[in-house]
Amino acid sequence: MQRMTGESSAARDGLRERKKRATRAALAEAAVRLAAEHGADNVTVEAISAAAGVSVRTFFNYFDSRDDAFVVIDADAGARVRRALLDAPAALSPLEALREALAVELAQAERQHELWSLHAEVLRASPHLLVRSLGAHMADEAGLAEVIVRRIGSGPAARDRAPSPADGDGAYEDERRRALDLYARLLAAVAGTAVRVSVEHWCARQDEVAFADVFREVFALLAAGLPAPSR
Amino acid sequence: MQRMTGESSAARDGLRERKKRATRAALAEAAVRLAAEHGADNVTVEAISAAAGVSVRTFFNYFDSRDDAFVVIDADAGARVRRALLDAPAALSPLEALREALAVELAQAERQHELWSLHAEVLRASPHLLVRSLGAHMADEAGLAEVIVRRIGSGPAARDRAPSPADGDGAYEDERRRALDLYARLLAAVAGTAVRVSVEHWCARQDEVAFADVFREVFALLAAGLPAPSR
DNA sequence: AACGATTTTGCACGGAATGCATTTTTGCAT
DNA sequence: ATGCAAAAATGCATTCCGTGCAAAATCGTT
Repeated sequence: MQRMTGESSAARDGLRERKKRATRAALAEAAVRLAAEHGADNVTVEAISAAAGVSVRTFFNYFDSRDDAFVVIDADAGARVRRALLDAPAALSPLEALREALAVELAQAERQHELWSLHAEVLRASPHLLVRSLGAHMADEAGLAEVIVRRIGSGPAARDRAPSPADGDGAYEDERRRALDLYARLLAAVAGTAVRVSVEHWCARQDEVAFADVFREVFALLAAGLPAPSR
Repeated sequence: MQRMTGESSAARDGLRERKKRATRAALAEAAVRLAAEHGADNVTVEAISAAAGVSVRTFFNYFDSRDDAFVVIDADAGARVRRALLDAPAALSPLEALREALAVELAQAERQHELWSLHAEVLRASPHLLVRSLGAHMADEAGLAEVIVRRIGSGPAARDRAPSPADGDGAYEDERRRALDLYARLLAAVAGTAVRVSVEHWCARQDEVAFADVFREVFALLAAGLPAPSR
């Protein structure tokens, strides 16, 4: 029942999925371009839909709100980060693994320099969209946290403890899982915040410093426990 | 031209300011109560305004959007945190000072237990509002970051360096200020994230643990540099 | 009491967002 | 290739959000 073509990923998901992705991308790109030109507030859903060649109603089949079109550039970036996190070397700490995964993704985003800078420009022009952007990343937080739990949970120390189903003290086990859940949530959320702050700072002082440097500086501060800057 | 009454804060700002605060609080409270009862999506601005006894148009004089009424419980909590941060003992690190300031504010919020839990309930029921809530805190971020800069900038080491206006190397000075700006932004943003994650985790596992404990656990993780949980 | 400043309100209007029925497109099996 | 079922796109109607503007009400001051 499988098509026997050798095409790897282009035709894996049928024409249907591809067209959906294309339409979504077209809508997002049209939204960003129009916003960069006329200001985000002066761009109607009708204009975006027209530029993308679909009806207004179809726009709302792809995005829950008008602002989401400005925010979600790459719909499956989150999935790639989760994958990278799972595939990361076990030697890396969770924070390091997440840093590397995000660095790769951000570098790739920066490579499409035109859309990336247009997007940054739009977000800087209208801060309420930056809020939304953060919200979009937050949707990933739950999935990201779960992946973090899995990465740590299936770690190297699974053999340290007897796998007894009825453990001596189940309360300890519960407490450990609770702490792990909190840690994962926090790490996922802080990582998203780190990305946002990096972008904001880099936008504010553009040309003054490379984005990648800001990004690594931020993660260094986090790994050091946010110590007061030296004098 | 100053009223000479000794009343401290009740009548300092005339009846006008007081009524504004009262109206704002009434709108916010009505919004939360209605949302807790009927679900946030089924609460119209008209209903909120009617419950608060003002016109619909007046609602929009106080809030930029309908969702903001669910989100901004206490309008000047940010100002209090900033004040507390400036008044904190110099011995505390920025992270510690911020932790204490937030802890005080959150404890006070938790004291009005009814509204606090209603609010938590509403946020849990409709995640898109939680996004907004985060956004509301983000508005404080800029002001908070500035206060952090001021706190550190006017720190104990101002005498370590010659106050020469034409310093030997202005580039170092610029770099130091840039790093300080990044640090302050990051700290402000991470603190907001920490509060949010604490609330989320506490909502998810209610009755299982006290909020204050979660809050301090989160800040301990941050201060430790987000180390991988022990096994 | 009267005046200036601020706030509230009503009205009108454009746009956002959703539900529903209809039409078109796609995937698959025959 | 052809028909069929699932999925997507579309048009339409409707409700609600959010804003600008001008008139009315309220407050502080003299």
